[in-house]
Amino acid sequence: MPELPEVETIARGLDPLLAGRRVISLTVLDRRVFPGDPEAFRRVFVGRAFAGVRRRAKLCLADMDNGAVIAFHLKMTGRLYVARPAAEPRAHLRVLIGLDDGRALHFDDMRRFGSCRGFAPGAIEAWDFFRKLGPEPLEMACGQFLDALAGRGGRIKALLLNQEVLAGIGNIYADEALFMAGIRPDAKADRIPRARLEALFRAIREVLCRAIDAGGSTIRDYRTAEGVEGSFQW
DNA sequence: ATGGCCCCCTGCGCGC
DNA sequence: TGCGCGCAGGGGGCCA
Repeated sequence: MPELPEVETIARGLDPLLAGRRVISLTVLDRRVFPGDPEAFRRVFVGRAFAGVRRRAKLCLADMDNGAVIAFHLKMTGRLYVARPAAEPRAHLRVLIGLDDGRALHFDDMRRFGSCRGFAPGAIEAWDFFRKLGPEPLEMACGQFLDALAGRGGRIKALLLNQEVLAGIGNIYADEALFMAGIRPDAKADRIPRARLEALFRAIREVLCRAIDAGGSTIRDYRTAEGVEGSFQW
């Protein structure tokens, strides 16, 4: 159930592993999780080096040195990790990206809810879903948050889950933040006192930041525990 | 703008 | 005990 903090953790973990690495192959084992034409994407992707990995909303985005982007949405059961050369693929491996150091980026998704999309340089801006994403909760001011909810008569939880209002919050963190702020999930946004909404804003930040911190430590523990230098999974 | 419904898919739990 | 059916579960798309 990766939401903002989990995807942030994944992106931070993958970034140092992928940055500078060159892609030597793209293997789509299941076309259903790769909307679009793999061959067309291969032409702008294979042979390029990763510039870095970042998060936007619940998307994990890998930027290439030519501006191409590959976007992963993990949904419920998706996993994204760098596998060692000899590692046995998991049962539900869907996309495999071969790297120039012999390792590979694996996108694994048991239920195929997740997806993986490739974009030619500049093309991601034309992706409707991407373009419509609202502001990042951790990068906005409280006033902006209040503005986003102003005049909204819908249920507060539905609005928090709406990625066009706020980007990256899912079921778990919406519930947690609302509970912390003492707001019922079905309360109409425009009937919630301003002070309560300010408390909600603080709760969202706290819940997300705490989860990101926890994720980071989990990864460090995992790495040391496994002793697998350079491998990563959340 | 809002809410309701459906779908994505598969492991698991329940009932017989 | 074994089998098969039905549903959970996050998130997004579509429709009214």
